[in-house]
Amino acid sequence: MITDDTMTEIPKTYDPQQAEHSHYARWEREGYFAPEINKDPNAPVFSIAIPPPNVTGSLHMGHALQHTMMDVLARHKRMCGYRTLWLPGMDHAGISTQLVVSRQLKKEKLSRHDLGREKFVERVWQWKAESGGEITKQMRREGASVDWSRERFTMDEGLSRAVREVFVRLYEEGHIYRGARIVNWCPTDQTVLSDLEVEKAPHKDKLYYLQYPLKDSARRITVATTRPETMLGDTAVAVNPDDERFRDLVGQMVLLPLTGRTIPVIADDYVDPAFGTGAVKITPAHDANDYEMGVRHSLPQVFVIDQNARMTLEAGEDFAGLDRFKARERVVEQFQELGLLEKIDEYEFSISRCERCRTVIEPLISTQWFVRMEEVRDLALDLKNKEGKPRFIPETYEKVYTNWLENLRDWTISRQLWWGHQIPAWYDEAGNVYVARDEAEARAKAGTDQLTQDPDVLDTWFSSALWPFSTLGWPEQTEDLKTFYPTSVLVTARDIIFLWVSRMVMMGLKFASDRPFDDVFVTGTILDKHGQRMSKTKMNGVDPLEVFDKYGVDATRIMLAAVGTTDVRWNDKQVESYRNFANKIWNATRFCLMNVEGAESSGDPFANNQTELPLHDRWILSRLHKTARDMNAALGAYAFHEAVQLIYHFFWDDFCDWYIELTKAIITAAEESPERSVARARMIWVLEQSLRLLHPFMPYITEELWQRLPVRHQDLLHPAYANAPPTIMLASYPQSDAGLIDERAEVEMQAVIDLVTRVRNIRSEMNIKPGDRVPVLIGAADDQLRAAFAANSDQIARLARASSVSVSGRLTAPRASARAALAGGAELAVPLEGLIDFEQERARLHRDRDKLEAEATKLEAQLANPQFVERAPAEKVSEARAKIADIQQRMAVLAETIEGLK
RNA sequence: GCCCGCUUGGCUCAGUGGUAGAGCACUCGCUUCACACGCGAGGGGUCAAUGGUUCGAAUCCAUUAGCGGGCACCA
Repeated sequence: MITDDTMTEIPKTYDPQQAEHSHYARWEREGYFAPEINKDPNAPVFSIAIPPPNVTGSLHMGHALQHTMMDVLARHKRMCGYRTLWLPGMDHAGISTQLVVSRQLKKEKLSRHDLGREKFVERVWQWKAESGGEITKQMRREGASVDWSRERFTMDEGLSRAVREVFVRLYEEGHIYRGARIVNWCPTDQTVLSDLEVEKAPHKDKLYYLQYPLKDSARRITVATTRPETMLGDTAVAVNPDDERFRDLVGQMVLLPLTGRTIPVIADDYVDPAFGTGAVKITPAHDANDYEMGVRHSLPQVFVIDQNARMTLEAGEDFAGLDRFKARERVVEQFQELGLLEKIDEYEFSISRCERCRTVIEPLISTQWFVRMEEVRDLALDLKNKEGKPRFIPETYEKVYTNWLENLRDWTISRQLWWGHQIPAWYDEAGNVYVARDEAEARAKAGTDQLTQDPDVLDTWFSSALWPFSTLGWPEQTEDLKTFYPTSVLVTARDIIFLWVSRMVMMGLKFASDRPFDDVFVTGTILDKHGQRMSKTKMNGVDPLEVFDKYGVDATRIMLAAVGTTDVRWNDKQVESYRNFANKIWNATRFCLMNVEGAESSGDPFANNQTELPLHDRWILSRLHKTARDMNAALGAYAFHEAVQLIYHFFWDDFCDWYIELTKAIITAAEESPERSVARARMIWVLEQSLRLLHPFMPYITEELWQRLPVRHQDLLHPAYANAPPTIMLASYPQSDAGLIDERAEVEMQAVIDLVTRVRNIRSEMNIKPGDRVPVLIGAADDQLRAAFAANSDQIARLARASSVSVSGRLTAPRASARAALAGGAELAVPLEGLIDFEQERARLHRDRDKLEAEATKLEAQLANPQFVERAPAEKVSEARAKIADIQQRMAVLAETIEGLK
């Protein structure tokens, strides 16, 4: 009974804020997110370690995207009865966070050195508390079903202990070493960087041709360089050994201008005779390649640039103290004055910049800590080659991953920062090094307490590499570690496959004795509307919180889930359409709740004798079970987009557009009756199942509505959660019952749907007023089809707005009718005395016939081809024959109809 | 330079060896007792180009073009 009261109770438009307000707090309070909620001792385990967001600020759309996918997986598995853990946490993000705080200090006209290490680190912890708080707030808003009781931070005591343990073991086994190597130095951040933290970008600049006079002749040898200032540190000129032009010069000495030094001409295969002048200046101290060559030829290293990117005293009095770019200008000037500048070309090459601050990297020789990767690399490669793990989705990343591993080089792990894990190495006064788990152990090893700890910290990715097991208590063999490691899947963006994914695999195999995860799901990227990556510097990012506010969390989530693995351009319209979907769900439920009286049922209202169920009930059951089957399969295969499409169309098209409309007449009957009650209960039952199917994607609205349904909530929980306070979160995820998939019901229902659609089409084309009712005549020779039409004639009348529906074996209709031929040889007529323009009607029928004929021609050609009949699968051939039979039947009906109109 | 991905209706994207799909946008009609964030009916694509494999290709292979990404020591 629809009363004004119920109408006003539920608003017409869904207000996401209202639903988002309270449920999360309750879920968290009741402990639904913790695996302990699962009381089944034999429950399978599902676990995910979150890629820990950096504590540098707030979450962006990429986080929202990843978190949505992880949450969909976690919620789905939880509803399937898995002991589910999604472990949250954050990353201290060494450089990035130190930069953020340094910038804050700068506004107060302070530097970190003004504060000193201890105070500065304290200040960063303060920032961590703020930023971390913001992030957890955002994740709660997202609806992320993470177990907050297990939240971790990479600089927690436990994780720090794991870091030291791994460092010490790697050192003791000889995988970690300290030494002077050429490294990437950022003069702004004052730290070394790994190759992966350096960004290479095309750069337009100049190529300078410098002439160096030979010592014992009047000849000059010309070298080309993009960095003239480094010539002050040259210690050789190299040519290719096979290069005829310079063969006689090899071994001779060159007078290095501006320095007064003499340097040799050497021969090395590395030199490409075809490039530049064929002669290369060699600066071992300031170029990675030259460094290698210097090692090969035992060349001296002359340091002319310091850690601030200024020229050193060794560069000579004219240059000492100059910035490297100023020095470049001056070197060029002086070469010009000396007549040794041959020419300057415009030139495009790639330049290395610090990923964080964009400063041009200065290659320097510096003493740092490194990890030899060979052993762990081989562990990872073996796992991939022998067991195919981890499996990448999409597959294309498999090759990227193995290729990178195969070409792996030593990992520079020390950083000249204050924020991070300080390297567990101590030096005595003589400079001897003691690597230990703590200072006490170091003292014991050194036999003295006069020790100084290495001031450097570890690369932030060192601790991230341990994340999947350090968060579970390693090196202790905790219950959590035994239960949840290896984790099930890693969901991540593609840009950290090397930085993070590969290193987790290597470290997991080495220290946790097993792979860290089975699957790696690599998400697509959200681009801006022009196809550009969203970035802070470009200011083109879309803030997830704003989208949440505007369209609701659920709409945003399901839109993001649908992204899957491909890059997509951001478009508000897409979220809007899912906002509309949320509203549709809201209103469908609203309708059910308006017609709830008598529907309070116990058990399955479809569970009578199934053969007695009306067609539309058998049909919706079949559709529901197919949808459940396909959704479970899609989610199991990480086919998020497919899962979203399935539930979207099931809910909107099948349930709302057809099922509710078909059952409406009974549902809204004024008189109470057993039929009305059971119909209501069935509608609510299908709705309830739909909400469960939707829940992983749209947790808030589904919980909000589910709680309002007149069902026995407790009974719907998965057995593993039988005694938990009811929530849709812990309800069983619908599983398909193959016995309820009813192909015949689907065929018959489709015939009814097609029939109704054709009548509506005729009404529309004939401009029949929506309020006008017209008679509908149906002819169907097929017994089953005829029975289906007859049994549903009331619904057909309602949906097609017919004044009457008559079904017979053979159609007899007035000449003045609009007609159509349907599948299965059925025909349809709408008598429209006075409204029919016979000419027009004939044209319409001819159009229909032409379409069929075109199709028939294709099929006939196919069947006329003996090779098709011989070679195509028998199934395809019989399919084609069945199709053509149907088309011919329909054409015959049409031909007769057209004949009748003459 | 090498490798990878993408190229499907106006837009954003699905899809698949057997007669092209969705959402948005568009056209027409609707205050039809859940929903105008809606309902009903429509229009619109030779699936980048060329060649090949196949009974059959938008779907597989090769080449080309455009776009995007990754890797690389060319001064």
